[in-house]
Amino acid sequence: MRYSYQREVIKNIVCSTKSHPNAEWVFCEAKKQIENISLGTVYRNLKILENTGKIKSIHDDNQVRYDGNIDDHHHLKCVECGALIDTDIQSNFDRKKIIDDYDFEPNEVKFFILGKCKKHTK
Amino acid sequence: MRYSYQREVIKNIVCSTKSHPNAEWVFCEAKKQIENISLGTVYRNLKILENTGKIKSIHDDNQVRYDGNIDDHHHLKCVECGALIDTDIQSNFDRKKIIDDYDFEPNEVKFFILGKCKKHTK
DNA sequence: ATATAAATAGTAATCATTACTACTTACAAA
DNA sequence: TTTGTAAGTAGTAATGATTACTATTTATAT
Repeated sequence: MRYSYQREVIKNIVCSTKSHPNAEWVFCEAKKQIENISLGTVYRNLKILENTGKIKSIHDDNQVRYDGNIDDHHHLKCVECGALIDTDIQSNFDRKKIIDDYDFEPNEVKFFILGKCKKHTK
Repeated sequence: MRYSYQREVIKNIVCSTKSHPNAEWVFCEAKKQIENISLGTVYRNLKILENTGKIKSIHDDNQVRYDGNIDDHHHLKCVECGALIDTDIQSNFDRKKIIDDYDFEPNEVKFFILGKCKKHTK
């Protein structure tokens, strides 16, 4: 893969925040560094970075958000403000039961907990 | 809420399948019973049925799918064919840990397991 | 029966994302 | 160090899912 300054900037933006931003936000941040960067470039490079394992994507309702934390982890989502919070909680399920009962080969778990973050608990 | 034949038909379609259909599929089925039903009517009523607890929605990638099974349950998703399969697996997490460590009030878990269904395991 | 507010059909608009195209640039080889 | 070229980009158009709008229809209370 050829070097691209735009891709470098985009990667650094995603990896420098814990806010799990969407493409639009990354685009706005990137414009601060590259005034005429294109939204299409942001979308394309986010996908490339995801496919090469540099970042992860999270499907949140009907938007895609990106995460610079590529370690296995799950999220808490605040239903009030939409914030996603990284956690180290484990998702353990009975692998054998799934194979036996459902004839299904499990591979990966997507898991998040909805609730209210500290800003919104009363 | 006023009675609507369209809403009744839409509800019966969603509650008569385990395929977790999207709005487009429900629309096609509904047209078999009401030739000139409008896609907007389908979207509006799916949302109403969800808000009144008659059906549930599942955000799958960038599409919304609906589920007539309103009992608490989780899904297996086949990465090959996109099939969603209902399960009775439990999602147990350490509620106290989440409150203590993250100052977060958990309310609901969304959880699904990606893998391959029996049609696609070799 | 009639009034009326809610629901509908049909169509236009929106929003996130992807596709297209002419121009630019990284970088390999001369 | 130039130069050829394929990969990458900016800018814009297109797509697909969903929502909004509006004139017409319909459920239902009086």
